Amino acid sequence: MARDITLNRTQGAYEALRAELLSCRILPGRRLKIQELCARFSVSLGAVREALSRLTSEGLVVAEPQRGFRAAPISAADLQDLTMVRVEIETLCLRRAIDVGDVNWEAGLVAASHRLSRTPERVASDPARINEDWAEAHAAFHQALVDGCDSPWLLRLRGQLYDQSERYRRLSVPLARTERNVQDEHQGILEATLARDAETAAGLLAAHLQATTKILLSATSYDDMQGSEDADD
Amino acid sequence: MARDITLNRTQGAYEALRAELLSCRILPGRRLKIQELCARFSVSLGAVREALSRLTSEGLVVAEPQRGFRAAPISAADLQDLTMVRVEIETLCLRRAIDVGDVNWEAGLVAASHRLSRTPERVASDPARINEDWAEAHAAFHQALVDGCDSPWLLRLRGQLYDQSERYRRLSVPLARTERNVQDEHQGILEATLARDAETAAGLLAAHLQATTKILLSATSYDDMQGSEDADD
DNA sequence: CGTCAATAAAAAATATATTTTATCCCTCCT
DNA sequence: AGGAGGGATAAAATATATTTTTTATTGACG
Repeated sequence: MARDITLNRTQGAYEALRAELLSCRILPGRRLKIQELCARFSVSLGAVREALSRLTSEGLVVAEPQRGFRAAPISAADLQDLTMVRVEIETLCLRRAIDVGDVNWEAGLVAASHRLSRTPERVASDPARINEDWAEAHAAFHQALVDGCDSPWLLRLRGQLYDQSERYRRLSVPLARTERNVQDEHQGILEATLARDAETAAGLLAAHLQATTKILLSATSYDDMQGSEDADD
Repeated sequence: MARDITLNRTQGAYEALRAELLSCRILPGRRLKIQELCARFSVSLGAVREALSRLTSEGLVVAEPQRGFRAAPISAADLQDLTMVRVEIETLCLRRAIDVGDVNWEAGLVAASHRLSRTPERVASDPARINEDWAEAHAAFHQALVDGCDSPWLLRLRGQLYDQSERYRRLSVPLARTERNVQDEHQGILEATLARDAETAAGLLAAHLQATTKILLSATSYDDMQGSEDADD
């Protein structure tokens, strides 16, 4: 299994580009020159174009006809809107998971929670940057939380919104001094969920998402990176 | 304005293909041979591939690595799930529109309602098929209903879900004898909305969507078109 | 007579070449 | 001197050619 990471070039380019976008290694608003990307990933025009098209539909890239592509811009207003919708969708997923989730779901959840609690948020060598492993464990935990939900559509929408919010998190976390204990919040959500207390769990999850957004909003000004043409790596 | 319908070939191919998919002129589950599509729209491989990629992200097309693309399959289970999620999202949009919508929104809504009421659902010459103008007016009415909503993300999700449900409607409407008066249901939603009665409006909208789904489910068996390789036009 | 393998054909994936479009800069006219 | 128009350059959009992969068909062997 996992015989080959990249089944084909296009998929590889898509995933690589997507990862760079989500981790904000490519900054929001930045122009995406196709040939530059071809060189970076050593694939052909077609592959990059295809990847770009898919990412456009996902809202991670915006296309301007005859003008090329750019990384989707971000803004405080968008983050607020995004969070509001996320709260609605994520709590819907969670309530449903609590309603119909089985033991396998619970098992996966406690496993993801454990892994997250044992993964350091920042790595000692570079405290300014978020730890890539932590980001992954964090995503896995929130995914595990709703995995019991039996609605493919709900989960699909949740995924889209989570990915979008990931960009804001990556961009701002290095700046935001986290006084709160995120660990405790996750723990609280976990316990209420395992206790099948939908009201409490949904409330805690909503508060968790809103708290994160509030911190991100106060920590960062999104005006200075709106349409930056320059600022290469 | 509207100087040129197709700004570029790719966009043209995308829109044409999308329209065929939504109207079920291309049946769900059907394999999408790239060269066939190139010929039909008289564009190049790249353009079709790009269009296909975008549609994949939208959930209208599924991609099988090294095996090509096919129109996204449909099923009774998917329709039920889709409807459940739609009810949640559409009512959220509507409540918000009722909350913050201004006079322009109201004006657009009554205009769309009027247009819908004056457009025949089926055209006399071909009663078996749905009238294309009606489908458009119907989409416009439901869009106008939520246009007052100030959340771009909510509206975006709503759009995705509406398009998905459109496929089921198109496929089944020719079969389903509509005894109920859809007109009245639309009228009821309109009146409650203009009266800013969010509870009633949301309830009527939910009932409207669920009623439609119920009819579609009872009228059609989705088993016979799951993965049909054959059955050309 | 059935099954496995090999080969051929078809279609997808990829790369490259060509055309079109936009932007920037320079010149010319007001 | 400032603005408008035209030409050059760079990048995106499109078309075509090539390679790789998959599937179907045929033949041989068990």
